[in-house]
Amino acid sequence: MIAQLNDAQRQAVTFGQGHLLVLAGAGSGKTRVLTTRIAWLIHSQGVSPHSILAVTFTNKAAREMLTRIEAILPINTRGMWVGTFHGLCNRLLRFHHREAGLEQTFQILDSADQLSAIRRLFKELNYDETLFNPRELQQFINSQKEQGIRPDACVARDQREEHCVDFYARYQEQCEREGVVDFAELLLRAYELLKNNSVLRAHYQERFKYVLVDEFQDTNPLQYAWLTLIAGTDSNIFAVGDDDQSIYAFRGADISNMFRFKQDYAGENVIRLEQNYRSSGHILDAANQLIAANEGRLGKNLWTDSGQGEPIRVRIMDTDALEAQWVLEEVQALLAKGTEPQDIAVLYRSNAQSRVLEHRLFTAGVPYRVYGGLRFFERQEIKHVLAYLRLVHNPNDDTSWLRVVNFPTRGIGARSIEQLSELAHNYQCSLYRAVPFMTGAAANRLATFVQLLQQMAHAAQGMTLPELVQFVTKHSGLAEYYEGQREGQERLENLQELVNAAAVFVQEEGIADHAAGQIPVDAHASVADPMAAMSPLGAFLTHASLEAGDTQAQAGEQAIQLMTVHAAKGLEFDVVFVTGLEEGIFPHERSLDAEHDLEEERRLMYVAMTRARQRLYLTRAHTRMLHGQRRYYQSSRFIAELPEENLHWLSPAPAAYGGEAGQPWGQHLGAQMHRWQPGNRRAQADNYGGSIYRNRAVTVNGREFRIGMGVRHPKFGEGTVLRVSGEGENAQAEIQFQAVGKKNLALAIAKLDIIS
DNA sequence: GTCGGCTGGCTTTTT
DNA sequence: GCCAGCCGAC
Repeated sequence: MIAQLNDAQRQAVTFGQGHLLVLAGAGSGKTRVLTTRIAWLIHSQGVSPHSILAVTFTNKAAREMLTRIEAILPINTRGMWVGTFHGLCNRLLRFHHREAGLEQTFQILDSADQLSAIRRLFKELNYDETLFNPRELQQFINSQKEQGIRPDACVARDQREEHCVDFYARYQEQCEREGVVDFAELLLRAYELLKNNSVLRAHYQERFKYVLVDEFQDTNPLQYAWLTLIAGTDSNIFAVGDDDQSIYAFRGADISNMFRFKQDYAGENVIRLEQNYRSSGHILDAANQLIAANEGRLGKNLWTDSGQGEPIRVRIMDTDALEAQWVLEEVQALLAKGTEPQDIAVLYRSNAQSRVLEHRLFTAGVPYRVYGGLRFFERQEIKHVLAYLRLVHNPNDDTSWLRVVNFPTRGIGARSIEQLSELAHNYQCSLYRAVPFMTGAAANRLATFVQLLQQMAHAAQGMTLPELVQFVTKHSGLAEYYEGQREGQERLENLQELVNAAAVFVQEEGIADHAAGQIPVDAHASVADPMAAMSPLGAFLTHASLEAGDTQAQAGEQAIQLMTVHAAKGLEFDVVFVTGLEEGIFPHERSLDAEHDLEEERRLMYVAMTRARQRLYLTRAHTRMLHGQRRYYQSSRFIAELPEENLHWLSPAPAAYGGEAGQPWGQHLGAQMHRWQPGNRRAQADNYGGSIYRNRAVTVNGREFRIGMGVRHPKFGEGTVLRVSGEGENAQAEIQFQAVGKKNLALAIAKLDIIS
């Protein structure tokens, strides 16, 4: 089992008692170490699967872990708790719903559900739309919850935040009233459950002697607290992560958890997995050099014994369209030489960049697949059916009620809903329960809708889950509605797919025979699995909320892979193109102002580069269409940060760094400027003077120097302003010169010409 | 209640 | 350039 591991891997796998931090570099066999350790604990140390808790971030990672453990050890993994933070918290809360103050049937709101719940409350409370918007409030609420802060513990720094806190409190009341739980709430509730209930806490701390965490760098403060709580004082925490691949700070992930864990738990117990089994030497050397520019890393250097391989190919084109064209040609050449399309990935910083690429690939007839976008359970038609199913499960679910009460239309308009809401408000009840208080014509229509729901609920008692889904699809009128739509065919297919998904679900859960709406009779005997104590329908709805469906390729699909760098994390390809390497695109313009944001962008670049096994391409364009405007961009600093010896310049006349000095882009710029005037000049002025580089300029002798500006020095040649500081006589700038690298210059003295 | 036109806004998104 | 959300017209 451990014979094929390298020394560091073996050390990690066979680490004894205590806490351990494993710094697992990209491609260093992280998953293998995790799964082998679990197998080793059970097989060689006689540890019971029962005392193992393994946490991941994605369902996919959790599944993969289980599959791989089962491949090593022919044991039943049932007793183990392996899952996502959210999945495991859900399990805890279903088990102990009473202690957690929840109905056992509580529903989970995904992000979209949460937003619509917030919108609804927002309208009801008549919030000032010029001061707040629902999205901001959603962010506020989630970020509070991710820090473990309840409304009463919030500290508002100003009046505006006071309103946010107030809204948070009202939102929470609404959730309680409706028996729904959002993603962050799953974690916070589970955390509070353990924190406030010493008996339960003792039970789980006693049980889980081995706690293993994957992608530790992505944990948020609440997850950290949850882990420490469930581990208690006697358990062994095995945390695997890579601070250099932390790219989810914007979602609350806190990289400092790694430092904290080292301080609080691991101490000197840190193992680095630095041998890389994925990429060639040139790629790793360049990636190492790049990431070294970040400060406060835990420190790590990837190496390989499989040779230098090919240098990184760098190509600069005039426009984004030509960049796409060139990628296409390169892809075609690779395909002609026998590379499989699915082994080629084209990466970009933001989704908007995919359009041009898609256009070229599509026109040329090269099969491609774009990742991202809506997933199966997030599709409109699917959410509609799920809303009916949720109402069958719990008719007091107002979010679902509002979603489908008039879809397909059945003459229940905004006026009627308003009336109903008012009644519900007055009687402090759900919309469903408010129906009998209605009068007039709308009352009849609403009563008919209630009858429909009751008919469905009745059906649920006598049908299996797939049958029920089919029944609801038909009797809700959704099937007929989409049949009548011009673009409805695909949606109809998805509805059928939902029936299939239900069938697969009951198969896998071993509940095929139960009626969808009934709680199994032997439910209470089932201590191992709280989900088994739910009706098949309830379990399916939970499944639909926690697992939005795969965005990953089906195996065997023959297509070029297009995705954002974020989406590429954890994947690898023989050939990788990283496109759009421009200052303002990658690094993104919104990240230029703060050093910690820039460092995250650099980590993102690091992730992008380390996806490549054999060949890595970096491309950039001088100008790009963005937000409907043609804009001019400087080269990404990340290209400049790579060692020249690992690069192979494919653009005309490469020179020292930029590859552009020989055929200066100064001339290019002139040409482009000429071609796109005046719109282009205006766009540029907006770029540098406007929102992007705000507060990033100094004025010296009446001339303004801004970050991102192109300048020319009589001796050093052309360069780009990276940083500015000081005032007047003391003003300084750090400038990246193409020929001689970075220089700090006093702006009052240096003879600089501004060229762009 | 539905459709069409207008305006504004715009990174990334495991659960 | 594209999409979502809103508003006004039918």
